Amino acid sequence: MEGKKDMLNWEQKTLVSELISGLEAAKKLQARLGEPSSLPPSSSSRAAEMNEILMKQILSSYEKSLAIVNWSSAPPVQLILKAGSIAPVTLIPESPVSINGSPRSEDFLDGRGSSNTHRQNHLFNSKKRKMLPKWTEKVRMSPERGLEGPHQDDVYSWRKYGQKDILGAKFPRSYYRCTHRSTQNCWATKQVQRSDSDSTVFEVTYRGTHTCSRATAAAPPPPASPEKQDTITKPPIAQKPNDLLESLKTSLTVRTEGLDEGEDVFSLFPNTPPFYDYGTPNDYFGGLMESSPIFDVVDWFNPTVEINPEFPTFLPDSIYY
DNA sequence: CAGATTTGACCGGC
DNA sequence: GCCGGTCAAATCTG
Repeated sequence: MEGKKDMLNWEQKTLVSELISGLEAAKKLQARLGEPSSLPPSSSSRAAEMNEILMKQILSSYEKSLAIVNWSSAPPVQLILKAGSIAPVTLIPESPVSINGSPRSEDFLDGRGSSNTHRQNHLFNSKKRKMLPKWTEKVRMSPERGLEGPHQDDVYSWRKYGQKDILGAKFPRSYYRCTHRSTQNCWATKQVQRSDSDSTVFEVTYRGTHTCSRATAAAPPPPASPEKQDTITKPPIAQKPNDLLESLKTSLTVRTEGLDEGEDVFSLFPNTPPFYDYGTPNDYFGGLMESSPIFDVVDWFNPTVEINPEFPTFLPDSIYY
């Protein structure tokens, strides 16, 4: 009982902290956006970069908060993000924490003869894993604007650890986990499944939030996966819209300029980026597009866009119990 | 050579 | 027994 209380306190603390953080970042961003571009052209890109950082920070804070809310409260939360040019994306938190876990109950040594230590470790982690908050995001891709959704998480590096054909599904499901699982004990995982009804939609199910300090994850490594077209991924921050479009048409794989080709599939895996890390998306699209074709998030907070400039509403207003 | 992906096998839940 | 999720050896990539 006491424990629960402590937990709540911790959660509340974290929640408040995250919200405050997001709020402050938002204020700054709002101020920046509101400011007439008194900046010299030269610093405009830097300004854009800064905005990007702030934006990521905001999203991160809110996502964490959401995760916490979802995790600590049973009522399902449906977050629907709507943004002018962006297609609606749905966050569908699944089982908050109901499932008590033990994927692989008490097994000390499986058929594969792994070491005991590993097994026990695994056991522990498995249980823990099931306790992690879980939610699903539907990300739609449209040739016109590329990927649409809150995938600000290319910043994270994911490592694919499996792929399975799912009964009744046209496309296989891919399993990813944070690259820093072992080094930083980060248990964030995600599953990516292409919708069979609408192949432009990808259902990304996340479990657990990142606890790794992406500081080390830095480098925008195209964690992508040169796998088959199945394992979709969203273009990191792709390059030319044309290429993107092309890729989308073909197999939803996108190449990143800097990368030597290879099928750099994008990774649509948003999560909760502690902070910004990538380069400046805007640079990629230069004047080709007004805003990132894939990552319009910035617009979500841009007063000039159709959406409510007051991002806070982006949360409360869109959460339904 | 280190790190990532592929892929078949294994495991627990239903 | 089937199915989804995960593991880990083999393989690939830069």
